[in-house]
Amino acid sequence: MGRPSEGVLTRERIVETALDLLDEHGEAFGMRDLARELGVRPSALYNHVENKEDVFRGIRELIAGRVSTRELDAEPWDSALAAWARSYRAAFAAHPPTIALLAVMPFDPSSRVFAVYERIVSLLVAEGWRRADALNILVALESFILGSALDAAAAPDMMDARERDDVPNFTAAYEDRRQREASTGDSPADQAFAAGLELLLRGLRSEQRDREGGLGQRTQLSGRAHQAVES
Amino acid sequence: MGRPSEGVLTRERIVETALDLLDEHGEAFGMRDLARELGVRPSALYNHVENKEDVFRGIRELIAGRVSTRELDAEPWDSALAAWARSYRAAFAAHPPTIALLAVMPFDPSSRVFAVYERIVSLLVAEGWRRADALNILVALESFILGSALDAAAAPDMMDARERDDVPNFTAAYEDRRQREASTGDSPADQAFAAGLELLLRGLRSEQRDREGGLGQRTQLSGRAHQAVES
DNA sequence: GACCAAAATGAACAACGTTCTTTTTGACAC
DNA sequence: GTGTCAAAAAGAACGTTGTTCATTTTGGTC
Repeated sequence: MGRPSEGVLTRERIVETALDLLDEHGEAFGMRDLARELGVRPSALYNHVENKEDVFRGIRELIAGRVSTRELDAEPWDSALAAWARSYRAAFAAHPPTIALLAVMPFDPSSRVFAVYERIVSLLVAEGWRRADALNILVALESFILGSALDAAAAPDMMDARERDDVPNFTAAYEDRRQREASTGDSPADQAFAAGLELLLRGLRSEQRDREGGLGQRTQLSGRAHQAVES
Repeated sequence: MGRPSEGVLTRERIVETALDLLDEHGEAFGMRDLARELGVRPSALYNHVENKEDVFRGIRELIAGRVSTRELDAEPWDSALAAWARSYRAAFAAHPPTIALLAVMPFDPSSRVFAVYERIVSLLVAEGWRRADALNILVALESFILGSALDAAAAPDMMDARERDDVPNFTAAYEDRRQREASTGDSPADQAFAAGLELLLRGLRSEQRDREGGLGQRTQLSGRAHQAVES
């Protein structure tokens, strides 16, 4: 058939369609499905896209771009971090099948995520952390976020142990959590994420207090709880 | 050729060989490779294994079984949790390609992991947490651990932004971290995991203190914290 | 208007997971 | 021993997948 009157395909359109397919159909997509959805033969895709992996790269960039970043300028710093983390997780958890693939792919140096990294490292350094520690904290936060997104993508009954009678406390806790879900509407994965995020932020505040607390003072500034820490 | 004089294949041997292949060759294995490694034709595998997914299930169970669990009985509770978390991550991070796949698969109800879950939930409940919270904390810990294992499996230069000059703090932090690696021997992924784990445990201790602090007292009874349950 | 690159097609390839049939063997009943 | 049946291997084949290659048609440019 040859080249069409007007360009039908673009890398952008391919990537967006791939993400749509991923969302609707739930499972992994094939290049043939992708081509059919675009009204085109499979081989045509390779004029705009290097690989299937390249398509995934595009998808990751697309999703990463949806992580809202302006909350990072909010005050105070800990709730800014919390808002960013929630947005981050939501962006990935909205597309379950991708998480596992996206999490292990190296970033393109041109990626916008680096601007976010810069912002977070600066934020933590401004709050008193050393640069290397700030970066490690950032990575730890990301690990938790991606792990939580994986958890949200997993089968909901993954931890169901109803058939077993040798784990009573676990079974009871499982049931308690189900009840909490019924009353609050938060899925188990949501609850676990909220719990972990709170722990991490609490840990950060505690570290910061310890640093300040070297003076032995116990001030209460701007609604923040301070407390001396025992070893 | 027909049935051999003595049984050559077992599910166990298949799974172990698959894990070996995964470790050596690094990438995903094929059923044909697996068969060749066992000195057998591909179709023979299906007499002992249902699926390729079934092979992965077996692998996961194999790895999960290597998470050492006896540290959980150590004292005090927080370092017991830390030891378990480190062992957990090490077991998964030793087989990078599997993590993403294993993390999203539902567990077999007969899995031994439930015994560990039971132990951890009991531990946290004994330390004063409500059951549902204990389970959420457990899941949060696991999310962080798996996320960290993913990070450890990722390309080491995934966050390299050398080519960019618009993220100075990040680049400096990246360099600081590399220097720390050179002096301590801890890889960036190790550092981040240690940092996050410390934050989580610090958060837990802080929560526990807050709970006790409600009474204004600060007793330390046999290493265990007691508390009345709030609604 | 000639030329070249871009962009689509159609056919084909290799690899993969899997299934089906066939063949040989071992274990057990009589 | 002989017969019967299931287990376990081989071998061939199927459908699908990602990808490549030659071919054809179009758009833009000197």
